[in-house]
Amino acid sequence: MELVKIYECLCDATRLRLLNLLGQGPLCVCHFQEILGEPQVKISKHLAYLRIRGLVEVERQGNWMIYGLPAKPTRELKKNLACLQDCAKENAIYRRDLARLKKLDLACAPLAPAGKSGAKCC
Amino acid sequence: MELVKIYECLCDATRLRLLNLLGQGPLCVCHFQEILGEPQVKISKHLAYLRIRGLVEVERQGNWMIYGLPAKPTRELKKNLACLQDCAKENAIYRRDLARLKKLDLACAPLAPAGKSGAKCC
DNA sequence: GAACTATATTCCTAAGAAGGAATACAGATA
DNA sequence: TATCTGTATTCCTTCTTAGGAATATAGTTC
Repeated sequence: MELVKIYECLCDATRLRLLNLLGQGPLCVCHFQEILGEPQVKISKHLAYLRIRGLVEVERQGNWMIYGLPAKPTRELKKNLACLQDCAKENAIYRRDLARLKKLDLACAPLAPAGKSGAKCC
Repeated sequence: MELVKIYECLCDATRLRLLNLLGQGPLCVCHFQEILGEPQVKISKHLAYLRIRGLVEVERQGNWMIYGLPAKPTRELKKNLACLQDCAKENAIYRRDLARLKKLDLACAPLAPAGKSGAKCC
């Protein structure tokens, strides 16, 4: 994975928020919508952008698409994601996103391992 | 300095090469031209892009414009530049640039502290 | 002050990206 | 099969960017 390609993915505020959240584990699209407060198209398109470039991976689970960071990230990606998480700590927006994520985790059924189907997500 | 702005500066191959070289110390435009093998306009415009966004600082020295990394970078910038240098180590292009820089350093008069004027640069 | 050197800026064109509205699609449920 | 839910894609418009050619500018040297 080329370094420039990584930075191209990082140079949009929405994508940074998505990636920051993904640092905590896989999430479905409606979670992102809920936390960022952005329209579905926007979220979905940015996730597609990241997916095409290999910065996230997807897996379908019933109606939901679960996005996560790559299982085997390149060294460069790993380093840059770590750097991002680190920088995000000092920023109000990213911190607020993480706080919202925590709240959702309590309200929603855990999705990553379980999930099968049925339960409403958001 | 906003994180996104930093990444916007990093998402171009030429700018990455410039910043990687600047990790070694300040340089004038003709050095960049020589090392990257790119036309003057291109170099100059990318340096302007970086300057406007605060990723580099300039100082005139006679005919030459000496570009360097900010004397007081923000935390985020410092972290990301460190990450860049680190990643660049593993990449042939950036390594070749640094090698060329070393060669030039032998052939050129040192510019950073001395310099006054007179001597031809490149 | 004329010529020269190093660098910046302007003008233009082509390409890419972001955002929204509308629509398509896949799987689940009734 | 019809409908519903979650998500993706298409179409369109607007904005930003990169790159090159030509030109401008500031400082230097003769």
